Amino acid sequence: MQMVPPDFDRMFGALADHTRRDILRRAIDSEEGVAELATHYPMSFAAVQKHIAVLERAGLVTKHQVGRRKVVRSNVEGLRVARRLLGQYEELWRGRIDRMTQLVNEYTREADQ
Amino acid sequence: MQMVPPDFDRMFGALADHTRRDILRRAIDSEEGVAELATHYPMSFAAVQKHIAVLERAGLVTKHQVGRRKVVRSNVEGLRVARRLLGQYEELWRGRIDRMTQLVNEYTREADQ
DNA sequence: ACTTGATACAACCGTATGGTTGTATTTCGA
DNA sequence: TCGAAATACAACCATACGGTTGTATCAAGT
Repeated sequence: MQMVPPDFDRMFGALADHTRRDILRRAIDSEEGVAELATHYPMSFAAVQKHIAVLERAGLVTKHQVGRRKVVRSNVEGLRVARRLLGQYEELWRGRIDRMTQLVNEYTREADQ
Repeated sequence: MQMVPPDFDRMFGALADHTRRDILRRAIDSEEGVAELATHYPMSFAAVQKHIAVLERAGLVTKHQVGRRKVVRSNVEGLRVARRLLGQYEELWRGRIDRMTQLVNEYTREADQ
């Protein structure tokens, strides 16, 4: 299994569409084929097919042959990678707050003396 | 302060660009004006301006007049909202795993009797 | 008041994106 | 083996996106 580096442009790009997020949600808690998924949306089969392809390229879902159809499964690891990046940004923020707090503390201690 | 419902299309769309993620990162741990930010990227001032506008519409940064320029500040709450959604998807996944595990348990218990 | 620095915004251009329809290709069931 | 179901893919269209240049606004400093 080849571990490609996460492509955040594709990941967030894939998540930036309501239909695709809904497909992802469905893929998370059930196993439907492309045609079944397509029935849920007011657009052509081919359009849904393309959305699934986008999610697949982003590493958020995979397709598996089951009988005569292909079942779409979510790839949680992809979600984790994306969430982790956002977490890092928030961590960066915390770090900055800490630095500021420390500066203020040093300053007030100096003023105390 | 008016609390608008989060627009995930815009949020993830804003995050789906390397330059914008970098601007966000910079906005998180320093305070730079639009012009200063623009110096870091191999593109025109106007292009960077547009990227910042996208981040702003997505609720990920805000602009504040400071002296004669406008400083770009990150809005961590926006990041949190986005990360939380991803967390909910992962939670959904855990829920499904739990249901499957329980099914298996009930099945094997039945077989035990 | 005038100049200058910093930002905003409009118009334009090429390419990507989200949708469509139509035509293969594959695989199961009779 | 043949028909039909499920999927894939190409061609096309309208609109959005990321970039450009040019012009306008707006606040500071002299």
